[in-house]
Amino acid sequence: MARNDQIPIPVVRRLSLYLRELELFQANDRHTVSSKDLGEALGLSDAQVRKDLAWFGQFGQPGVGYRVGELAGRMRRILGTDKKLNVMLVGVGNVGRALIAFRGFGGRGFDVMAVFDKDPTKIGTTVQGSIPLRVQDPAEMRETAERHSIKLGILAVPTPAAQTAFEEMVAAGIRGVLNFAPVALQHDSRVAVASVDLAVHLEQLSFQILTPSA
Amino acid sequence: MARNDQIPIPVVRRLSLYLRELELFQANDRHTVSSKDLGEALGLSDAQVRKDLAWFGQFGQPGVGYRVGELAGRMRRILGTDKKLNVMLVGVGNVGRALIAFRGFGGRGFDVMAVFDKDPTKIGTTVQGSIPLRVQDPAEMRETAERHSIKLGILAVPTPAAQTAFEEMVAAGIRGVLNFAPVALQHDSRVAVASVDLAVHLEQLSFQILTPSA
DNA sequence: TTTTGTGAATTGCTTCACAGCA
DNA sequence: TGCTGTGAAGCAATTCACAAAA
Repeated sequence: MARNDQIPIPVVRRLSLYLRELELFQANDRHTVSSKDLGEALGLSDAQVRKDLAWFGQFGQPGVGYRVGELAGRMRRILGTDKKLNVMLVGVGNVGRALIAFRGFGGRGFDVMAVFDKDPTKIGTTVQGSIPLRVQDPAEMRETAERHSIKLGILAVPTPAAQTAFEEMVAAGIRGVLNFAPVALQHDSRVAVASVDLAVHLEQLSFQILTPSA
Repeated sequence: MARNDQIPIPVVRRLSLYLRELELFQANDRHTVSSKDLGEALGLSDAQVRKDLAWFGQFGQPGVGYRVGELAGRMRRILGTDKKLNVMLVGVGNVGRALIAFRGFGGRGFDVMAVFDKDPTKIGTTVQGSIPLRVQDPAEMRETAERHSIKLGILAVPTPAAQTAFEEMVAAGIRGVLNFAPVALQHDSRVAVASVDLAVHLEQLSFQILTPSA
């Protein structure tokens, strides 16, 4: 399968999941894994797993499977997480503080290196993540982003402030934003946006349990 | 379009987003909205919006558009959020506490009515949400779920405890689980599962900004 | 004129099925 | 034998394009 075609979005979504499973296999000292193993762990068919991986080259051995360590390394390189990636956080409310305290992504290549909030009573205070961070004025955003080569940001401000804060981030050079505000951010294709909306997820579940087969 | 066919998952995902936008239009005193308006707000084509809505009946007026209030009401009924839905939260760590403090979904029809944690030092303490809630022993889960007719749960325990806690929830009668642990929960089709994994989302963004066109 | 609702065309994704390698 | 990689087939979702309604 051609590496130069556009990679389908569903494939990219599953890529991260494959990596997560591979790290689990690795932790359990498994050295090889078949498309069937990976598929079962994630509720996918073996054919799907092979087709997905085929987008990025051929790294399986017929009769054996995939070498866990090698495949994980390749996936990290594809996703860009083989090197540490610095991240900024905008908005130090409940959600923001929980995200900093939650160390779940440090081990996966992401480091929160700067936090911003426009509330003057918060600026200058310290929040505890993997390292203590001073809450900065959004006016410093551009300079800080450049100094730490930050290209990714997490947006966790109240809904009415989201679009404006988002635009500040883009102006500061941020290229990808993970948005926690329940609003569709207006943006062009120079920025990637992913959104997490609690209510939306719960609504999906509500619909699914309401509907006979799903 | 037939109402009895299985509704595609992508359609269901967008349904929630339509509702969110409709509520915004409603707050701005707009009474009608066209498929073009809705599409622009969400980055979708007008044809897509119409096709999606067609799954649930015909409620637009040619030359005019859709009546905002009526459509929002219909969508809530479809999603099951026209009535308040009770939700339980399992795991009162950083993530769990942030989710309770975050009032973002109370206004959308969901109420956290019970919280559980297996840590004995937490059981019996009170956490502050829209109402104060006593942290309960997971042993009480089934009985509490029945008393409050809770069918939806949020899982926010540490990764190694996730699968077990999940199974407790299912045994207690929970039919839909929103999972915050970075692990694929093994489950059959009697339960609906949705997952939010910070690292996965950040990896998506990293990939997108690494790839020329996306 | 504006905008819906919808068949038809198209594009995209997944599953099938099997040749070929270890 | 066990498992990959991949064309071909099948299925699903999106876009097109236009008749009909307000």
